Formats: sequence, structure tokens, C-alpha cells
Amino acid sequence: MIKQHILVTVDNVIFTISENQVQVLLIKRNADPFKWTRAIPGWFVLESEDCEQAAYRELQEETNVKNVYLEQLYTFSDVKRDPRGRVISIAYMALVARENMTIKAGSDAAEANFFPIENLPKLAFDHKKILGYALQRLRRKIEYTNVAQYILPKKFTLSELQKVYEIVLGQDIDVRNFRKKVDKIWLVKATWEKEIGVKYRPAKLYKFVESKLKIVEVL
Amino acid sequence: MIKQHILVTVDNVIFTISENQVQVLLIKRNADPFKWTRAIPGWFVLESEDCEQAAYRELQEETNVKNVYLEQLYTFSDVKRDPRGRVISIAYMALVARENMTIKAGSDAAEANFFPIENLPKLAFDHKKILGYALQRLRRKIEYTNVAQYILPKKFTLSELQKVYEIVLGQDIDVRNFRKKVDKIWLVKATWEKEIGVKYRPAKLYKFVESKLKIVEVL
DNA sequence: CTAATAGTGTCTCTGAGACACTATCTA
DNA sequence: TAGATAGTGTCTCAGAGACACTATTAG
Repeated sequence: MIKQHILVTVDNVIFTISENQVQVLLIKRNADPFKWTRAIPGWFVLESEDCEQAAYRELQEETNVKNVYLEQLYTFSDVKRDPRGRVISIAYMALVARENMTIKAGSDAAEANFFPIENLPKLAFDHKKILGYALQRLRRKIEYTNVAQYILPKKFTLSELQKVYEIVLGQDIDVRNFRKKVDKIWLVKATWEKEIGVKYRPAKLYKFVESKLKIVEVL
Repeated sequence: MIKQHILVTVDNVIFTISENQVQVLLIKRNADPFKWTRAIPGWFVLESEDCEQAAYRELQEETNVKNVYLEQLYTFSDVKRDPRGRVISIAYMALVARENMTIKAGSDAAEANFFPIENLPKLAFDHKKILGYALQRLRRKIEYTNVAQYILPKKFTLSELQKVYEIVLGQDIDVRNFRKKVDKIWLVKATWEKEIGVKYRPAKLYKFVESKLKIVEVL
């Protein structure tokens, strides 16, 4: 065998939508390097777990989350990406409904908060690059799959579904064309319930019929 | 810092087309584990290089190749994927024109050969899984980008271009529809040359105008 | 002139996108 | 009844796919 000293981490780009914006979870680091700087949550992979397990474990450390979508993004391995030495990072992207999640600060963090992607603080390491990559993946993926369901609550209105697309893609979509597509392609079903507590005409609530990730032409 | 003993390798799935088949380069391992078993070429990442550099270096070790397309595929990290211990592998996919390449056996290999993907030998480690993943990526990518150019010689006939699609996708394509698409979307230009040495009507030779990878609707 | 591949145009159907009004609820 | 959002149908245009014959070359 060979002598090699490379450390392996995972980093989780955790997206959600709230306040009509795509938001990403960032921690404030409580240790050097980049002490007090914001960063994507991540940690070293244990020898007894694969990277995906590590990503889930890390996810549980920062959030209390159920029903999350997790996907491996890319492996970042620039020689100088970490001042402590040679560290590569396998980046994951997670999508969660805001309501399915509470935040706590993990062991490496002074605090953890969501930030709208339009207004990000300075980030540690190469995390800006990782985040850019994740956002690009999210935008592509939402166009040809039904991942959007992971960002929505179990029951949702079609307006909410549409809003997710408009927010992620950053452009308005015609209501009628959108609904035509949803009718044809998505596995959604109207429930008999309606929105409550709104001060206008309440919308029908829908639910997803299948929760599997499907490759579909959405827009 | 943390104590962690994980080794990091890169593995290259090198595709080409010859004899009307998609072929992949496999080595015969000359050392344990899996001695004499076929495997995707790969090696440990050096501490002084990032993974992409490692993949290129490895590529040069097995082949003499110019003008290759290389793309990171996925990182495989099953705890038990390597009997020697904890080893993760960042897999890359390479596409090369057969004419741009000669094969040599690298230091870890008794021999190196191309195998048609329809007829593969038993593979070491989790390389079957990696190969399956690569093939899937190739099929998707060829549909919405112009990567096909990397598999073709500098000058090629439209029939050859079409053949690449038919072989990779495993289905026939209508000649006229294919050419309409190529006209509209691709950056190809007819040269004034024609095929020589064929015993039938020689086809015009075309070349790619731009060599950048573009996202295009191809089929 | 035969064998073999190159090369070309039209029609149909489906899906994407533009577009505006009525319905229903709350307060 | 005013304010606010939900919800619905049609037309046009572009692109996808089905389809068959003529052109050119070597031998």
C-alpha cells in the first residue's frame, strides 16, 4: 500500500424555500481556520461510514429534519482548498421543506441560520464555489425532475408549487400553462381540503401521489 | 485535526467507439487484491495534485492520448469496496477517438485492452457499478450536449456522427431527421474533402467549428 | 449496370407559449 | 361589495418524428 495523507470531508448544501426566496443553511465556524466565518456545514467522514451516511449524520447534527432529499454533487479537491493541509470534500445537496426542519448548531458551529442566496455573507474555504455548483444543479434538476416536492409540505396548493419554480428559476411562469403541465405530467392529486386562514378565496390542497424521484419534462 | 485513515484513488472509465461498438478500456491487474482480474484503470491521488490532475496522469499512464474529454462522474465510498482497507474512489469518465490513442499497460497492469460494453469480463472491486454509472452518464450526456465530437476524428462524415449516436443510444435514427437537427443545432461545417478508399459513393467530410462543450438539444 | 452508401423534403401531430376573463372566498 | 387570489380554454407556431426516393461513386 501507499503512504498518503489526505483527509476526507463531506459538505452539505442544504436548500429550502422560505419568505419567497431560496435559502441555504450556513453555520458560523467556532474554530480556526476561518473562525467566525460562515460556512456550509460539513465534517470529516468516519472510517466506519460511507460518504452518504456521513452526509446524513452531518445533516442530523445541524438540523432536525425528516423527509429530506439528498444527492451527491461533486468532489472538490484543490490542493490548497484547506489551509490545514490536504483535505478533499465530497459535496452533497439537500432539499428540505422549511416546515420539516428545525435548526440547531452542531459541534463545529457557534450558530446556524438560513441565508437567502441573493444575499450571502463571505464564506470559508471554497464554499462559494461549492454553493454556486449546488445552485446550478438545483436549477437544472428542478427543470427535468420532480424534486420540487421535497421543498413543499405534504399538502400544498398549486400556487405554492408554481411559486417554487418561479423562485428557483427566477422567472415568472404563466398560470395556465403551468397547470396544464402539472395535469399531464405530475403525479399530484387534489384532496378535498382547502386552505384555511387566508383572507381570500382558499385554494384546493394537493398532494403528491408518488414520492419517488422521476425524470420528467416539467417546464 | 482529526485522525482518519482513508485512502483516495481516482478511477477512469475510458470510452471509445470502434468496430461499431462502445468500448471501455480495462487493465488486467498484476497485483493483489483481484490479481489477474480486469479493472478500470486507476491509482492513488498524490498529495500534490487534485483529483482531475490525478485522472489525467493516470490516463497518460495507460494511453497515449490527445484531445480527450474528461469529466468527474461520482465518488464511490462504500466502506467495504476495497479489501485492503478504507479506500474511496473518485470516478472519472473519459471520451476519446480511437485514432487519437494508443494503449500501453501502466505499472499496475499486466495488459490493457478495450472491451465492448456488451461483453465484459468479471471486474474487480465495485467497478461494475462504476461502469454502469458511467454508461448511464454517457447516454444522457450525448443526448443533450455535443460531447460526441470527442469520440470522432477531426474530420468525419455525417454517417459516422449518426453512427455514434446509434451505437451509444442503442437505437436507429432516421437519416433525414438527424441531418435536420445537425444543420440547425450543431456547429459543423462541410469541408471540400471527401472520403477516399471506400468502394461506394464517398461522403463529404465535416469538421466541428467549435470544440467547446455545449449544452444543446440533440435528439 | 450493379452494389452500396450518400443525400434530400414534406406532412402530421404534439407540445410550448401567449393571452384574459370568471369564480370564490374573506372581511 | 371590494379586495385578493383561485381557477379555467383557445389559438398559433415550432419542433419531433414518420416516411421513400434519387444521386454518386467504385468496380
